[in-house]
Amino acid sequence: MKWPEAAMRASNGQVGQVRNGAGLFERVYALVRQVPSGRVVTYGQVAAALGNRRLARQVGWAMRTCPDDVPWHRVVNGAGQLSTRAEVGSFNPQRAWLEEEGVEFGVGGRIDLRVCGWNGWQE
DNA sequence: AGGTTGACTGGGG
DNA sequence: TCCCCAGCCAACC
Repeated sequence: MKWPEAAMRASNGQVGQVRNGAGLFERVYALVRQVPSGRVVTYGQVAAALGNRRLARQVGWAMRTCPDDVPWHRVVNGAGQLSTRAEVGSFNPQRAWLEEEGVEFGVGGRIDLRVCGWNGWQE
């Protein structure tokens, strides 16, 4: 959709107690860009890193329209499953991409977060 | 200004 | 473990 218009607009809003002078979208992208290949994080983790756990849904909304240099495929839901709607027919590019990076999928298409989950923002 | 929508979560059954 | 449901909150009618 309208990137970067939407991001710009979001930049003057405020999120809970988070003052996003840098722009909510930009903050999300900057965070996601730090996730290393072969590892994944959850929407909730990103939201927590932003300072407000309840922004998980908005993180997902932000992922919908992100720059090409953002590894959006490394963001999954708390159950370790892909919640993307990016799949084309029965083929899910997000899964294929992750498998290329070495991420394993168990039965039901679940990723073991204890193995592939990343946690570099925990201060 | 008010209602609807989610690429979400955590808790309860 | 799985399913359902009530919160959530910015974006978008």
